[in-house]
Amino acid sequence: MITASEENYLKSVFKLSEKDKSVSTNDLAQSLGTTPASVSDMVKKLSEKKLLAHQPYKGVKLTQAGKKIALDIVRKHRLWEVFLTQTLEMKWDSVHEIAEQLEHIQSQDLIRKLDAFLGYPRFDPHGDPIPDENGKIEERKTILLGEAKKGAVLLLAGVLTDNSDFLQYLDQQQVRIGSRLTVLEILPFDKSVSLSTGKKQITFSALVCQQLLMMEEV
Amino acid sequence: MITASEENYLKSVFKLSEKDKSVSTNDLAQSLGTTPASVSDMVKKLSEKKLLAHQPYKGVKLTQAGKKIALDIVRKHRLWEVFLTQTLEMKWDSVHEIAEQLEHIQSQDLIRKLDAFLGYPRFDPHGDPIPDENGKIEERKTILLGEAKKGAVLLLAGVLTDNSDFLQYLDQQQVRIGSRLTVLEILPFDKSVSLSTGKKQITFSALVCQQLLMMEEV
DNA sequence: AAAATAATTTAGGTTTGCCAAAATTATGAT
DNA sequence: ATCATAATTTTGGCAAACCTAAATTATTTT
Ligand SMILES: [Mn+2]
Ligand SMILES: [Mn+2]
Ligand SMILES: [Mn+2]
Ligand SMILES: [Mn+2]
Repeated sequence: MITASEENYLKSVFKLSEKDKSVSTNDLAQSLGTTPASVSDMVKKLSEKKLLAHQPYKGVKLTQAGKKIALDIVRKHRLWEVFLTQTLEMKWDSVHEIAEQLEHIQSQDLIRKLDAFLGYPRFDPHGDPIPDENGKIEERKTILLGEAKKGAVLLLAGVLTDNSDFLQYLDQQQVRIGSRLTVLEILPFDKSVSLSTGKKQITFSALVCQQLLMMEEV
Repeated sequence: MITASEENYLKSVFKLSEKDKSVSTNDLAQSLGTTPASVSDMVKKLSEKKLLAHQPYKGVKLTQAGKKIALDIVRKHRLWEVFLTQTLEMKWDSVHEIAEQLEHIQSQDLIRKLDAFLGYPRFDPHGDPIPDENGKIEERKTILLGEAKKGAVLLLAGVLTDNSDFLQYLDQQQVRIGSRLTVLEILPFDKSVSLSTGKKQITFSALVCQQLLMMEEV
């Protein structure tokens, strides 16, 4: 038996994992909104369960078993987000919080049927890929808008944060997943970028550009 | 803040409440699959929160505030059951367990949108009425099949248990909510009832008949 | 009206997940 | 190499929700 809290820890380790590096106690505490002491407690438990590999004072990595569970939670989270936006027509800035609850509902059958009902979507409303039942994730070649060159024509493939204010702002600018953006100018002073959406012209700060994943037109 | 466990206690009190009678500690323990000692603990807490009115050694009743919460949980449970059967096409014998989890998801907006998406259903897949947002429940005149007279022609309006085996059995007999049943014979020996479904003839034991809510054709 | 039985509450204890403060280990600066 | 700082772990403790066993109160039987 695995608890909702344990699932959240595994999911956070997964999200903070880069390449083969281990995840630090402090980063985990930050990501989970808890304290380093609590993380040490839970890390001990999850290591005993062989879901995390822990090197004291050096951080943790997911084991195979731990990664499997993490991917399953991510899958459920993203499928529910698709359901909330597509089926119930909720806004993309309000679904994350609810999906944080729904991702812990336990029923294989339910998720399989939900997946089928939604038509086996491969990306969630924020452009994040949805792992399949075996934990396989579709890879795409993407760059940050902040790395694009002048004149580039790119599609918005994803956003790197679920922050509600940020998503509402994009909505307001009529920028959403799939939007075609043309880089008109990159200001040397602050690296802010002026763009054409086809309909109008907008400027994004460098900070915003670091959150936008872009891809080539297919 | 109210926990899932507290919600379950309030729901159980609601379900066990008859007329103006109070609900006993033992009955609650039975219904919740826990011990009388645990019930006493929780009853104390919920009384302090003014959600239950407790007379020591005499049982509990819901306060107005407690009833409001209980009805809200029941509403969510039944709406999710409709979603699972109608939208995801799950069987009516498998949705109860999952709805027990989904009923604790916290989001007014979600439930309102789910209700709208489902077309404001008034009954769940087992024929139980769905309270509206104000906790109002639609009343119907129903009788148990066990109380019907020979020759009566009645529609199945609901079932009194979510027991999976029982529901599967009804499915097998092609008896579901809305089925028209004609009482052919009531055996004096064991009060079992033979019926016509229109297509075929079946016999239900007295125990089964005590679980079937019937109503007059509209 | 006692005594026996049943229902309920209380006492004492466990597990899970959390925290603040103290102790330990690692890392960066001198 | 030593010292200072930062990161991590350990210690001791708390609250929620549960349990068993013991004590208390209510109800039924004699
Ligand atoms: Mn999300
Ligand atoms: Mn997402
Ligand atoms: Mn149910
Ligand atoms: Mn039901």
